[in-house]
Amino acid sequence: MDDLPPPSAQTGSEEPDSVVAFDVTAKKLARQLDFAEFGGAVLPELPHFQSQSRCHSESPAVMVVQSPSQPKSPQHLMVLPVGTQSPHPVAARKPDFPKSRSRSVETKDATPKKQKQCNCKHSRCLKLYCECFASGIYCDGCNCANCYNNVENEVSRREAVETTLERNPNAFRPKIASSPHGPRESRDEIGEVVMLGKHNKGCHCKKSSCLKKYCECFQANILCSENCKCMDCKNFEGSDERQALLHGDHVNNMAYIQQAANAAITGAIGSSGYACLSTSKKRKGSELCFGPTGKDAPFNGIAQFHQANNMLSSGASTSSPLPVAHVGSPAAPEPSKFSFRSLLADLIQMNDLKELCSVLVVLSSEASKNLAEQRIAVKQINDSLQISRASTGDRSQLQKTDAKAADVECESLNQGDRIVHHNSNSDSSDTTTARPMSPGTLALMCDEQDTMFTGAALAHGLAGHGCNTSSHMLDKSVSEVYIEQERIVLTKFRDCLNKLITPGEIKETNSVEARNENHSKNFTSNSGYRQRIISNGVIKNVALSAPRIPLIDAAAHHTSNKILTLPENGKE
DNA sequence: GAGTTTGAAACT
DNA sequence: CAGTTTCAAACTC
Repeated sequence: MDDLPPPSAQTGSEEPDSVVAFDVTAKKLARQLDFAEFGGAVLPELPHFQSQSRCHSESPAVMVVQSPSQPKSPQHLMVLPVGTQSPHPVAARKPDFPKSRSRSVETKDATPKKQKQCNCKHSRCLKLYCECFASGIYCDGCNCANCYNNVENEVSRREAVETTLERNPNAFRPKIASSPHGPRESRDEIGEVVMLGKHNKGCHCKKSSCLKKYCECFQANILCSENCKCMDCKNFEGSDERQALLHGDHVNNMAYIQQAANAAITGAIGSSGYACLSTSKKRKGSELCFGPTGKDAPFNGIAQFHQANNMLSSGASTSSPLPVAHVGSPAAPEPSKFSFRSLLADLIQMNDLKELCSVLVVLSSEASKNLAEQRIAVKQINDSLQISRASTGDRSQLQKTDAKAADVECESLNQGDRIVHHNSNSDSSDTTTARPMSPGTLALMCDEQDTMFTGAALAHGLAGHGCNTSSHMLDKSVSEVYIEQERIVLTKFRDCLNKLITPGEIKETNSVEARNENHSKNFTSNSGYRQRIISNGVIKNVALSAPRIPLIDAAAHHTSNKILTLPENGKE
């Protein structure tokens, strides 16, 4: 390499040690720019950017990097020495940092050690290709050739800045959007991969599956978002490949990382079935790709889901990554802090489920009991029928008695305050054979199955006494009891679900309101549901005191005889 | 360390 | 805006 000494970069300029502080979470994101001050050029305001004095006589050549152990602090700063008065001569530095991989500001551990050292040859370090230029710092100790990114070429540099800004006013803004409250700084915690940022422009990767540092998102340690137009993206939450990488990163095993990445890209592990051309078009907003838009349609759906979550998280940039941040949950299979949590999570209590199950079981047993009563009634009728036959042999009487038996069955079925649509007269032709129970019914009645089938067998036995018509009606009766049993149980269950919907919707509404209002304190919404938002902007508990609607009492009230003592309202 | 791959930036 | 070229970092051997 022709290491042409840049015109002035390394010799120095007397002038400024441009000390630029920038978010370390962008790490060495290639063109992550924080140009608070750039040679006096007028630059866009950069909310996260904290510029510091550019004239330090002592030029300590320091980099102040906030420790990852302080993830909460609002600013995660790295103060880079820029300029030529560094006490560390270039010649002394270079051996320490081989040009290609020492660039720096290493990414994975979030503990940048070096200033960036570009290797530009053809851009004069005046284009965004140059990391130094893009980062708003002078080249210092770089391996660049024909460098103009220094004080001595300030005029040229300023022109380049203006040209760049003219082309793209946001060129020097940070590429990674994140919460203004500063969750960025925690993004790089080892083992706690907090990805709250979102690439403003998104990446356009095609071949790297966004699992290599070619990808700006991956390099910045954030998930790809709806802004990205990447293909075959595997940088989404829940991606097996990404998890493998994170794990490898966790143990700091580069070989493992690369192996995992390569395996991921080649589809050797994990979601091979995911491989898909997932462009941002498929990601926009909530436009999830469930259709066969490409060979990877299934993946898209999954990715979209994860990315939607991520989008919501970062989109609510300020305070409420959604839905809930699970920090280091040991049970969580993924190191990511984000996991889906139902809005109903706080509404449904274990006791409710138990009680609901109890109600359903009781309803089922009730129906079973009614069946037994019907059997008794039918048996009595059959007995009288046998007597009648023996004495008269009158066919018409037999028919009448059968009809009467059927009526008794109907009446029996209609007992209680049930919702019964007894259409035995109209659809009797359809029920000449016992209707098989649905799988749901079978599942619900697993405990009662023996009893009921025994009863059914008994009924058959009774019918076997020689009265085909009676047997037929009895079968029909049993079948209809099952139908009714199923209907009751499912109706109650439906009622319970309906009761869940209302508080769930209210809760969702409140959650959205909370995000929009971006409150950092507790508040009470119009509907009286309170949300607790922790100080760093993450909603920890949502709608804690949403008045719970008893899930099962209404269902239980449907039964003629209330069986259970139901829970009180508002139990939390 | 040389060569290749990759994707952003720049250009048309 | 899409396609192409340039560029330098990332990666492979």
